[in-house]
Amino acid sequence: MTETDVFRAIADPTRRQIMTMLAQGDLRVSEIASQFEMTRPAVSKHLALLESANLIKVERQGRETINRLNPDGLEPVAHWLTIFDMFWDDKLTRLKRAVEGSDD
Amino acid sequence: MTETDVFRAIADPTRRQIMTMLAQGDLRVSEIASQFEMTRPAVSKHLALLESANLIKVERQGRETINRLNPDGLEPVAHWLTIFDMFWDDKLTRLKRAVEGSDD
DNA sequence: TTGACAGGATACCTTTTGGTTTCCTATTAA
DNA sequence: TTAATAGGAAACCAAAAGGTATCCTGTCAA
Repeated sequence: MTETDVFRAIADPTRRQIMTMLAQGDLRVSEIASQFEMTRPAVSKHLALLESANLIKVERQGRETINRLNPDGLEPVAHWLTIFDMFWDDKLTRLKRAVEGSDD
Repeated sequence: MTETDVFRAIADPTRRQIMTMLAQGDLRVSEIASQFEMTRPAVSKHLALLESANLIKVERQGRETINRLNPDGLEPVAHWLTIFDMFWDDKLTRLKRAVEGSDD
């Protein structure tokens, strides 16, 4: 199970769309595939990648496979963004400091 | 500069690292390149991609090129994440609704 | 108990990505 | 005024990504 990078997983628009679909509720593989132009194996690959990135949970039930969103898997992204949240909040402070004293 | 470009831009670890470097302050191309194992042209390509994704601003000054972070370019990512913020907040509500009325 | 269905596995193809080397131009410093 | 420096541009390459067709297995329903 080569743990896939979360950032790579959400880079693909199809996978992001799958995630928003799953935000509405759990879906079987073929239910998801029917929403796209591409073939089912292609969608299956996207689902496998989302699972390995910990963004969905997959559960086999008889002959069907239920895909469930795991929004907690997005935490690394949210966390990374906070670096720049700080930057945003601190923008004026930084600017002021730069103007007032050039040699830090 | 579509939304996809931003997600694709931050998919690469080198580019994310460049962004965190630029969060500390503006840098010239060679200053950035010196921090990586790869060659300068490789870093230049990453910078070009970051610029086209609106994540940095590039300004030529004489023979040097200043790279400045543009954190606002991350807005599409922050915005997309809110879809799942809602999901998190709303988890119990959704569960209740699913239990109470199965046939929509 | 057999036929249809859901979906995983594999092999293969094309395009994109991330990297290299090499070369060129503009600018600055000696 | 010339040598060194910063960095863009182009050609090229290997690997990874996204897709296809095809096949196979387990499960359910008639």
